[in-house]
Amino acid sequence: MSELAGLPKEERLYRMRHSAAHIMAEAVLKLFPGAKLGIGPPIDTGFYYDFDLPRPLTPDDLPRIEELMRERVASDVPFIHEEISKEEARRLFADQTYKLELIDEIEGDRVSLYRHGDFVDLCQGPHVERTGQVPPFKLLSVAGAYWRGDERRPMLQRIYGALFETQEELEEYLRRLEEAQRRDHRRLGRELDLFSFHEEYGPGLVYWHPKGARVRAVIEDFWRREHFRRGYELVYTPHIGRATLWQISGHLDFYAENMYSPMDVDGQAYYLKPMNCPFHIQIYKSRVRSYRELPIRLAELGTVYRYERSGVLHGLLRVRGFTQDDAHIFCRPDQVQEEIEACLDFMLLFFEAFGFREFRVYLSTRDAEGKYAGSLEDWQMAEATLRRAVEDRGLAYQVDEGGAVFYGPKIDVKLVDAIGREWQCTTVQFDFNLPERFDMTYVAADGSRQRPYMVHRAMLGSMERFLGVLIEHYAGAFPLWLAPVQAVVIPIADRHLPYARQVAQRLKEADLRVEVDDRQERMQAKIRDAQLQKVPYMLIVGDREAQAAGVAVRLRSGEDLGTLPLDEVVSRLTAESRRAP
RNA sequence: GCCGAAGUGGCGCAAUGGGUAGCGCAGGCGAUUUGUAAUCGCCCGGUUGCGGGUUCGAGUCCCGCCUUCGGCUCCA
Repeated sequence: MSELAGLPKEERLYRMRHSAAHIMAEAVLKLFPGAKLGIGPPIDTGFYYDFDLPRPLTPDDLPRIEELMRERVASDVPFIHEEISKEEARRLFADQTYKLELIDEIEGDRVSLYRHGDFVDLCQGPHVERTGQVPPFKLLSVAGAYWRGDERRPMLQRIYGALFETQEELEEYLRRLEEAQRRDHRRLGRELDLFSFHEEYGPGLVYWHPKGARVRAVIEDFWRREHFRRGYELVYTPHIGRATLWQISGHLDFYAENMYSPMDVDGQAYYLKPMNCPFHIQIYKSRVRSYRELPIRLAELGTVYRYERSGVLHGLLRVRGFTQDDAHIFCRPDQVQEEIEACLDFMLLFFEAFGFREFRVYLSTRDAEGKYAGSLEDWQMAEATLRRAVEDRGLAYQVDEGGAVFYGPKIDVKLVDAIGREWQCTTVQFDFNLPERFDMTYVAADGSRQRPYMVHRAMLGSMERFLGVLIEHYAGAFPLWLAPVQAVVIPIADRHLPYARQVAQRLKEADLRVEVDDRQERMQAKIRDAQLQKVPYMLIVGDREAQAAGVAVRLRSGEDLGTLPLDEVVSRLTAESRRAP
């Protein structure tokens, strides 16, 4: 009985993946004797290792590397742990420049090594006991990665591998990758006619088609209604503003690289807005504010433009022009806890409404090294406030030490997509900077001028990103309340067309989104197309239905409900399209 | 921005070692009037991302640029 079997699964996988990384490094060294090694850690689904190689790897190299790895696993040699002095280590890794750099950073004067066969790596471990304990794996891809994640350092070649304890789990994972491709919102966006990009006229700029716009409008209507219910006021602000505004806000100092070049208006420089905050502040400052009217919550579906580096654009999930579901809350210190908590509850309502179960909460705290606005007491208070709000809701969270922006700490919430990637959507941020910069005040009970607290928050993040994640989440099969076309009426022959239109009219009058498929096609073809369009309800009408004042109801799932009276169909769809509480 | 790969009609793909750019779907027209995932026929549609170069001849080779994809860094 090996020690390995007694460990928790997570720990076993950690060791297996880490060991596979070593075995891969050995194989690569065999194929490229001069290769320089970076680092090779385990990750959630397997492992990777970074290499500095004399030539770019091609996908054809992976099977050869895999082959060598399998031989090593079959040979079942032991992993041996050693500790040597740094001096010796420097000699051992004399031609491994990256390892030398790592050795220099290790504290103390001894370093840990792991050896298997003739291969030895600088490594803290732990590993499996023998190479034969490495379970099924598969090398997936080659990609570039900066040494130490620093874009000023050399670009290494990273090989990713998947590794699971059993062949079944590995295959399940590979299936999931395929499934993710099937759900890719870029593909579904085209197939379902939701949106498009026109790269020749500007990458990263979204064109919303009628169907995509319908889904978006449904979400926006829902969003507005819920905001009004929670004491937010809706505002609209300009898309451009004079340079002086961005100077005061600090954007020209801290955010210029994400802003587009200014345009000239009557000899003045105007910038396209990358954020809405300075505008909302102007609304706050448009008159003297009393402590009695706080909190003031100003919300806007605000369209912003940011320069994103070309390599980062990704469908709807990362674009250059997008609409944030933004709001700024200006409040007194004694109100801020309640406001933050309300934001979290609000967020949970949205996640519930859209069926998101999986998300991760991050609390980003002050970067003690860097510059920051506000006093240490302010920060401690703000961080405590955020922490308490998250904990009170029983949300599991991770602390991102030093992850805060210079103006304040924040809570970020990331939705997890179909292949486990995380997308930041919700954000709730304290701001100690802008109220100061814009000299915002309110008149307190004692007549003194006080500085309000400011909270930035977005619930969905941006309409673009949220829709992208949502499309993948539902694989394009939106629930009835969101579906761009909720029902399609399918006449069997031309003579049923008038009745089909009557049916559609009835549904329209009930505010349902319905279309009649009046093409000269066979019913089967119409059903197929409706299926591919993921329309929730197919209402088929022929002689029998016209006679009975009913419709034959087919669901997207393929289920046939038989012929139902039209009234019943209308009430059924109306009830179902009312969003779940 | 960086590393790698790729770019052929709206979409998905073909085009042996450079030798006249094809197919399916979609679209148009016509026939068919059909009972739960594709009716048949005909037709239209591309200066092969853009700009240079090599060659008698370039979708195929070379250079530059643009864009996309997979990552890295960054982010709503």
